[in-house]
Amino acid sequence: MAGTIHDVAERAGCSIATVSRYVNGTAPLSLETRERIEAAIAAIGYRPSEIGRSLKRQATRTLGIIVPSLTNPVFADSVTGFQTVARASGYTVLIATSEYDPEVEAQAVETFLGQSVDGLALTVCDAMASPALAVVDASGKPGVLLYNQADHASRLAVTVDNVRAAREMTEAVLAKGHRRIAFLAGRFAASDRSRLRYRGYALALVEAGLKPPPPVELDFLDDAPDAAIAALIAAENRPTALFCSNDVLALAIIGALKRHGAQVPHDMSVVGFDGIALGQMVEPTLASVAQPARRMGERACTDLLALISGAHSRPSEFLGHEIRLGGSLGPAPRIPAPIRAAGSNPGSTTQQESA
Amino acid sequence: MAGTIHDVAERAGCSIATVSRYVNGTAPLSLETRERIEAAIAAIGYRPSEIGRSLKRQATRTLGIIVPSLTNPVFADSVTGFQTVARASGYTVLIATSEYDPEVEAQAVETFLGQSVDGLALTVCDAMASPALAVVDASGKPGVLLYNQADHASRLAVTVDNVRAAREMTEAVLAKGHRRIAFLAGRFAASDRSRLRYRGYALALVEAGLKPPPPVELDFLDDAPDAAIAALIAAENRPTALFCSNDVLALAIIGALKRHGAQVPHDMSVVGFDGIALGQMVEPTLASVAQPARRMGERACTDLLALISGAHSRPSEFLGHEIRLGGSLGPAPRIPAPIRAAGSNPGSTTQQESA
DNA sequence: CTGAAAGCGCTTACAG
DNA sequence: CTGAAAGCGCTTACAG
Repeated sequence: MAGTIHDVAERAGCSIATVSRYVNGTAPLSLETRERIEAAIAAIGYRPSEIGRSLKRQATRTLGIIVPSLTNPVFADSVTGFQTVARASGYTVLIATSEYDPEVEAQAVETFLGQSVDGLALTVCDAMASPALAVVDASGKPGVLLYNQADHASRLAVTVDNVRAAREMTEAVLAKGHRRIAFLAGRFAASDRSRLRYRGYALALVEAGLKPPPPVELDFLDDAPDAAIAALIAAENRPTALFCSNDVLALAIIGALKRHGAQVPHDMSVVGFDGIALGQMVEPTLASVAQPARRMGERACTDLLALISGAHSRPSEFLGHEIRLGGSLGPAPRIPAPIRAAGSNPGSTTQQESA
Repeated sequence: MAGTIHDVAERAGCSIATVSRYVNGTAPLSLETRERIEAAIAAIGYRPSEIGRSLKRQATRTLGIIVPSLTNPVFADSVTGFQTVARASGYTVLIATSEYDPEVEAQAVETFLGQSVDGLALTVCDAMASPALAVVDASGKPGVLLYNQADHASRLAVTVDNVRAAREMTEAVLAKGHRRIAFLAGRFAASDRSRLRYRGYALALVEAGLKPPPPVELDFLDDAPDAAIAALIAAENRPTALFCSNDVLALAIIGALKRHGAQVPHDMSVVGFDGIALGQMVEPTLASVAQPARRMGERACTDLLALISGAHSRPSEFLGHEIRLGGSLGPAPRIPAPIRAAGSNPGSTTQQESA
């Protein structure tokens, strides 16, 4: 179908250069030629080939973005924001997910570079030791970090201050009277954000004269949350509050707690990080450190586009976060009440048959 | 950096044809040339340009996928599945979201066609009247539908049987003794799936000798769920069960119900459609019609790839769904208990300050 | 085993 | 206002 610029030129009785000028509005044309070209284009159903254009222009108007997963709304939202800005600027975006694997990240960068993207945005596992980032740097293509904090001064990074945010949230939890606060993380090793958040959490505890326990790592597979919760509840000096390194984890943990007969926040408080929309839909609402995910994606794209246009890379500033208190964070129980075993909780009807 | 095939050839002291053959392993080469080319490639950091390749080959090894939004996990998951298969087959994928706007859908198709994708997968608002689909067809490029049911016999569509699935779920609700069941939909007009599901719901009601009320449409903006819930609860003959056209809506509705002091499923049952993972994390777990989202994306890609390789388009069959009962669906209350006004619900601590 | 040459679809000086 | 020609980075007959 389609047809090329040659077909249009032939049909319109002019040169391909003239057709090109018509399509791009790059030079004044006589009314007559204009009309003939217009008719030819309509008849043929001509659509300029971006790949022909790209080859000549040495620019593809294409951007690549790599995130750990699309399943976590915090990344899906940022991708959406990124895409919105890209589209508005006439750019197409290539998306890849790494599933939290640094090798896959690097591979995705290779692929994107092969496709000659004009720039890349990436959320990597660990910005300080990222093969993907090394490939980007070696290529000389503009790149911005999203959610990761910069690995060096001249790197553009769109992120909140994870340490500070986690510290503030921990202070909010402490302010509710909690003294035994555990930190739970999924894939701790695979996320520099988790580690930074743990640091902020630990700082707040130390400042309050408490000794921060090591993070509880969850595998995020199968019934990991349930197993972890069972252990936590059984513990002698069980925590009264849980700081989860992200909201999806927090939601899973709350579900597990309820299944084990613990009431949130009465028996145990839970706070998360990210501020995903679903956290506001559930009851109790999820206390969380809200990041402006969508706006972060938009910002990453704006910054990347600026870089592509040759802007100088100013040192990046942290974006603002918001400590969002919610129903899942309650006052610390004076004396931890015994938690009735799972099943004996009258409020929860757990019918899980399937037809 | 990069450098082109010419740079490699020059450095290796051979022709670009030989370099090409080396890179593609497309002809036997003498050990010596092989080594020289290898060294040259390493020295230069050469990476073949897909755009040069594509132009010559008249194929880009690129696929486009268009979904309404990445924010709904059901779409994010299908995109992930699609991507997995594409990647494994050496294809790169372009993603666009339509935000449920048919014009945007068509625009996205135009863009992808301009990028010369080898095929497209799309979830459109309404397959029966889709400008996007018309553009795909006119282009002659292979295309498959995802979540939409086929608009005609020879269209490849990866979807469950929405009517049947919704009917079965409604029967399950009826089996719990419910007689007043309302159907809630977000963007009813913008989703043929919602309409098909409503049809299945209506069929089941009629079969049970009940008169199906018209669907309740929600705008999905601001506090639409809360307003709708307030109206539903206030209604004289208020429903005892709500069939929500998708899980995200169902979760939002459950949250709204709780805020209004209604207990799920004690006062009102809620069922959804999609079977998103989060529905299983919350308590009570969400009763839903589970679709294999990720596998559907994988299947769409497999089918599309087959089409691209010239396979004949066999008539598509429905994928299997699963009626997943869950805590949110309980027996119908004998006598609807009065629902206490919001705030008087002792169990829910709703502290929504923000720092 | 290797090379010269054509051509994929475009844009853009250079001329006129 | 318009055209002929070069060239963007590749692959692939055609020769040898």
